[in-house]
Amino acid sequence: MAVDADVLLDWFSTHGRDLPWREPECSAWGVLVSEIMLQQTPVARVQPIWHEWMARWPVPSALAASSQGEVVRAWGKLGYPRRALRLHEAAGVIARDHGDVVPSDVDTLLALPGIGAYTARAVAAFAYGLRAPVVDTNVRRVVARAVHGAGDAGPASNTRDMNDVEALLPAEDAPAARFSAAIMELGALICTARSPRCADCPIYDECAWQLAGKPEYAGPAKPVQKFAGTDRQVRGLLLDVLRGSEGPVEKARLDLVWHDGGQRDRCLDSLLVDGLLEQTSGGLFALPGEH
DNA sequence: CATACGTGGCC
DNA sequence: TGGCCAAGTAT
Repeated sequence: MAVDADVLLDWFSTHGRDLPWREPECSAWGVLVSEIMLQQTPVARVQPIWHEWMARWPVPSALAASSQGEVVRAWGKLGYPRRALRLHEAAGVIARDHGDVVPSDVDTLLALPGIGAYTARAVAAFAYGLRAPVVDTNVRRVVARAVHGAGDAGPASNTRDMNDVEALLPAEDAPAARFSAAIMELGALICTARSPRCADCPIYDECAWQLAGKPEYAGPAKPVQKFAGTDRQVRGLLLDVLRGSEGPVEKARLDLVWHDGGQRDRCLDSLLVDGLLEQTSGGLFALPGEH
């Protein structure tokens, strides 16, 4: 067996981080909020915002009662602000249709906006202690190395990846849920993308990659995400003006953030389409609901 | 299946 | 300096 569950669980007990959303008293809502915030955003940047949200919006109905604009503003610079809008919408559904209780059933979770294959199972496992294959980028990398002996994970394949993890999971709910947290943590702390710390790895002796002599990753190169000069950058600049402003602003104010007028207007339009901005009757621009 | 979608830190 | 990377989802 390429990943000994008992060994991994022991390692997690002594080396796992004490993250606030892992505290036993953390609510399922707290777990859900953390999972959404952690999508593509590092733990260090999520922590302070997560604490603010838990204090301000301790239950889904509290978040749902706030305006979209307040939520986008409180999202700050975590990035991908559509996540904030989707979480706000999900909170409304949970409050209205699920008695203000975050669902534990994977299919019910999948039906909520912003919750996909990873997050649905992460909530089932981490908030409710259920057995579900939780596959994120960390887990995919650990499996690629420890199980398949490859230098890194190739392109994601949801079905195949979940089957791989399913095969490693302990049979019972509680150990399986803890295993899921542990294997993610191993990928985050030890089996990292760059410079893996194999000397500190609890499953080094059974790791297929190590046993194969740590061959270089041979798969297709991952597409590099450009940022400078892209619409993503311009959208970010535009939205940041509104986050830093008390109320609606004139278009002239937004025109200052980017030189290319065509791109600027295209991005402004896409933000309106996404519902991240709204135009007032007076032609000003505002965060949704803040006018 | 590929691509769009923020932001910032690290080597 | 600039590419790479960070608990993905929706289309």
